[in-house]
Amino acid sequence: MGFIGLIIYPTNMEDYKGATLVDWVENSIIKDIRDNKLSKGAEIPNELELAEKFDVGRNVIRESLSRLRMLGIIESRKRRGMVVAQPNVMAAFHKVVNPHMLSRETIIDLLGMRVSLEIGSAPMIINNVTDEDIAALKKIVAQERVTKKSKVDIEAEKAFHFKVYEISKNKAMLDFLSLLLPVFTFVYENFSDFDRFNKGKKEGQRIVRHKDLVGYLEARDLPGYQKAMEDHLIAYIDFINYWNNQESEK
Amino acid sequence: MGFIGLIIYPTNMEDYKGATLVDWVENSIIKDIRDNKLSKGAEIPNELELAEKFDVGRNVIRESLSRLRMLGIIESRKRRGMVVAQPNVMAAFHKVVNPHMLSRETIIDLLGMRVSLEIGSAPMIINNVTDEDIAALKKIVAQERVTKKSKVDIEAEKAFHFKVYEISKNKAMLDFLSLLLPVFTFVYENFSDFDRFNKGKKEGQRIVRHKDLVGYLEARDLPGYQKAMEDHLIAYIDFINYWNNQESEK
DNA sequence: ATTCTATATTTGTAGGACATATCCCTCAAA
DNA sequence: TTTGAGGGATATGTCCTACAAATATAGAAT
Repeated sequence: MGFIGLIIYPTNMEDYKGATLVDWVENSIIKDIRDNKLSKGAEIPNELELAEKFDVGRNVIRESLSRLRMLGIIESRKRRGMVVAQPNVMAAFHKVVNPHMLSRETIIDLLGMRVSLEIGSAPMIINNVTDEDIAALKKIVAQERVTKKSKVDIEAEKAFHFKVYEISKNKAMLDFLSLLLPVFTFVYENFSDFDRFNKGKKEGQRIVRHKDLVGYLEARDLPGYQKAMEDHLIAYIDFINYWNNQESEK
Repeated sequence: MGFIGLIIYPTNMEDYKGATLVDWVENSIIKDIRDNKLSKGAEIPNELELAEKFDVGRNVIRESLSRLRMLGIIESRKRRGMVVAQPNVMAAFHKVVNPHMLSRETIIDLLGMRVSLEIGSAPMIINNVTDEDIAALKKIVAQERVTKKSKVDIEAEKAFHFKVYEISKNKAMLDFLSLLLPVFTFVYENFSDFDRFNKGKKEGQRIVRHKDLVGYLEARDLPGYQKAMEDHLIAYIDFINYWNNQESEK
């Protein structure tokens, strides 16, 4: 008969005063799916039934469901009705990650996540890397255009790191980081205070290039690779730390 | 006069055959905001104008906008109209991260991201950590209930790592990881093949407890902390690598 | 100039109508 | 019995009209 467990009104509809009916219905359904531990394939009542249960117009129901459909939480087909689906967790990211729309703080947060993921995934990268991967990385490195100091070949940069993400075999991470690559280009081009971290080299700081990273990978040297990646990304780390120190002084 | 740059039909509406008008409109507006580099506060034409431009019913426009509203891409008020907003990048995550709904593969991917973030954020953690943070962590550690071997006090576990995330000062990461904590509980309780990585200790493998991590933090020992965190999370890393190796054999 | 009031505008909600796709059943033909 | 054609039923997709609710703006009153 195709029933979701029970569609229950939120315990406290008060929480939704000020908000719209659509918000209320949306959250109620999400909560219901969660509470009833519904998984892929579970059927959801049709729009008219829901409209009756929530005592709202079909419009409101449709808007709510439209949101869930976008997130991949449900799927719907004519006549067949609606069922719970298996969402791509990163899908919504693609829509909101737009550097012009995000705050500077958020962009720096994303930068921090990128750096962390790249450094922290080293144990998985070393576990997974194959000789073919090494060869592919070497090829990318060989094709890097030689440019001025402190200016990188952005396309090659993206290609290299994208390949590294692939080696992790972590699709969610690959998705997340690939999506973020344009954000880093944005930082390069728009954050004027990033420049000095990018150009200025600290005393005693080694410069780690992609070529060097490949070397550590080839040797399956986990601590070496990890430290090298840290040094490779040192400009970002310094920038983030500088920002944090500045913020905490306020 | 409050106009979005230009609402342009997608170059190839063909891409949307099979999809609904709502999908088409939604993506067109997102694309438009991107292409015109609109940022917070930019005004968007009202629903009737959009309906006319896209030559669709107001319903379709409303469903599309409802989706953007949910993501925080736009905000709307009666009479005032709609404006571009500054979304919380992680907002949509809260809705889709539900272990019962996600595939096993995705959950393991998220596990991998968590591990990576925790290890990779060490440089920022060490930079930010204060004596007060250390004290707070010590307090959490002191309150950990003593339980059987290989059984952890999940609440204390969450409290400890949540505090660590806070030290990173990375709100997006804090949001992301906090949201993921219930997923790890789910892995504990539902992934039977995780158990043996959790219980079994490899030869020569040291056991790193929260207490030990705090020690490295207190000493501001970056390599020490990073390596200790890696060892602390070794069960997850082994589990992920085991899974990856198994998958690649197929 | 300030305050108050009315009006206009825009989003939020309701409900009816029809289009469209597709499952399902029936019935005829092989 | 099996297969296939056809039609009815059902649920989503789209359009439309009407009205409620909120609020910015203009105009009137002080």
